[in-house]
Amino acid sequence: MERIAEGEYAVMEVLWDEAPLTAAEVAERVPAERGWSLPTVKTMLSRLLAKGILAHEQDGRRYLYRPAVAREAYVAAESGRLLDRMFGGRLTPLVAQLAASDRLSADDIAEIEEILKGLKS
Amino acid sequence: MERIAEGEYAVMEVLWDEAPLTAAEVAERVPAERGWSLPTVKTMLSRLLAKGILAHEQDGRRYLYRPAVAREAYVAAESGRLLDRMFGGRLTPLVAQLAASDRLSADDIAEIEEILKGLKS
DNA sequence: CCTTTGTGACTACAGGTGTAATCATTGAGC
DNA sequence: GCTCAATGATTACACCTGTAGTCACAAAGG
Repeated sequence: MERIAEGEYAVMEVLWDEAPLTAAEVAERVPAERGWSLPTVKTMLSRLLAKGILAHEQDGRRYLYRPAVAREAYVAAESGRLLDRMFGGRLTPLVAQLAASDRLSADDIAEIEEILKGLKS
Repeated sequence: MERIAEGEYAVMEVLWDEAPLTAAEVAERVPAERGWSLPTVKTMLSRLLAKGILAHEQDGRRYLYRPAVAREAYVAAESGRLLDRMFGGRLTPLVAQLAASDRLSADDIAEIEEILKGLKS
């Protein structure tokens, strides 16, 4: 699966949230902090189309865009890449790392234990 | 902290493993699969210096390079970035995601449970 | 002393990315 | 029917990255 660049990801977030949308609708929904013009959003859409991350269907003289890759699939691939690169593909050191950096609340710990319990059965 | 590009990361791995080293020594130790020439490695070193990820000290007419950023610090920052971007900063969904994609062995699960147990006390 | 060679500095260049302007077309309103 | 506005397509451009080549210099060996 092709990588999604940082900016492109913002566009995908919109479409994973709601689809199909026209280019203008996507532009409206992109977080305002980005400060993107409509042309910029259209460039993103074209590149995502070219990468096969998006699909489009004709709607009159416009396109409606929709994700061609599920969010879960992409996120899984991307997480796997990080894991491979930094932790030799193992989740344990990642958890250890994040645990050590205080990113885990008591609730998180309980929740993760629940997930793991579910896996064992 | 500045990002480290994919290729640059390979150089950092070498220096996190053993430092200080000369440019030539780094080049020798970079994984052969990369097929990098010495000039390529030198470019990486310069860029990492410019980014402040590496430091160098004069040694005769050469430099000795050493990390200016600890591996743990970088890995923590990078993991945090992925977490923020894809999981709203929460580890739980990441674990759930990886669990669902069969990346967890029984041993992994046991180990993570150990880590979590340690955190609670 | 002169030549070779190791070394850092500088330059190169294509492809990806962030950010957009411009152009051509066409449906819609007057 | 004609003009305008919306829309996709094309082009632009600077910066980062992967991958090197070239240059100048200085230490070392003969």
